[in-house]
Amino acid sequence: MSIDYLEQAKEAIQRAGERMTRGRVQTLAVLLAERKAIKHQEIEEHLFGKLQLDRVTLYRVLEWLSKKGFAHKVASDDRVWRFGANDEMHSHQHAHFKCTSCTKMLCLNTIGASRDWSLPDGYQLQEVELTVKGLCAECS
Amino acid sequence: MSIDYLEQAKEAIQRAGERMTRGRVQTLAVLLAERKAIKHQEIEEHLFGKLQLDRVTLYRVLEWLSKKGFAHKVASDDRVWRFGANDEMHSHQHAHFKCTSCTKMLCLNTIGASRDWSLPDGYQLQEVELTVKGLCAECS
DNA sequence: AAGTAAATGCAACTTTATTGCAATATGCTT
DNA sequence: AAGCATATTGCAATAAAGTTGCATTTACTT
Repeated sequence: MSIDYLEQAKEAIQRAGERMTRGRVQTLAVLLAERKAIKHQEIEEHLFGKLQLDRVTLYRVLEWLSKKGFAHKVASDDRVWRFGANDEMHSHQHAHFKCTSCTKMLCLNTIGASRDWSLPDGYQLQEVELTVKGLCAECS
Repeated sequence: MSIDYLEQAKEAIQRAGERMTRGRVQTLAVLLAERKAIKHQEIEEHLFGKLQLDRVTLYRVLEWLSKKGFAHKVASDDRVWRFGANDEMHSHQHAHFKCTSCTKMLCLNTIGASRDWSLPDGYQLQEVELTVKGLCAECS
């Protein structure tokens, strides 16, 4: 992982005026370095060697990162949370691609403009979560 | 629950030439009676009194129902599976509404025609899963 | 440098779902 | 209607992912 991501992570947290800890910076850097949403276990592996971070702490860091908008949580078919760094495009229109063969996930930033989802009367739309499933280039 | 759903469930399973058991029929009937995708726990409650079905068996029945196409599984934010009966409209374009307040889910059958999701080169689309989040009529 | 509130580590726990295996029920054949 | 082969069920144990409580440590403020 390039040093750039660490810098980028530090800057983002600092700019937001939030408390900066090793765990948060390193974790966010890992997410920034990935182009896809990855799960707790994978993050843990990426972190391994760089710093020893408790499992529970990592859960809490990830929770915090999503609450603060630095990252986002994706629910998936295997009932495992995945997390991805938020860039500018990636705020409220989540679109993800999930490979049904290798389970790799990546963020699609090309989701089209919002549209009329024709909800029943009295229903209010807050957010649209969209997962496109299929085979990635390696698996197809 | 009206008797119609039981009949409907029986017919569906029989027509498919699949083995018919109390558990499958009653479970499918519960799903048919609901207009929304519900979780294991809720199904168990609906079933309670009608027949005693082991927790594990219910898991297996639900798995079976989705494998055979009588129902479908939805992964959700709370890492709990939800299941909904499949009607004709509900085959490969899953759209669900999830209330962020009461967590109720319902199936939206009004999802528009498929469109160009502009996947990266070499990627193959298989299925689109779309969850619209917001507030339901009762909660808004 | 000291103080304070927030973050961390550790252990125990919860919840949801899965596996193995013996017992039972289903649909088929006769 | 009885018997048979096989699929399904129930029970107990186990797995996996995530959460909670609490004492300890760390980051930021002054």
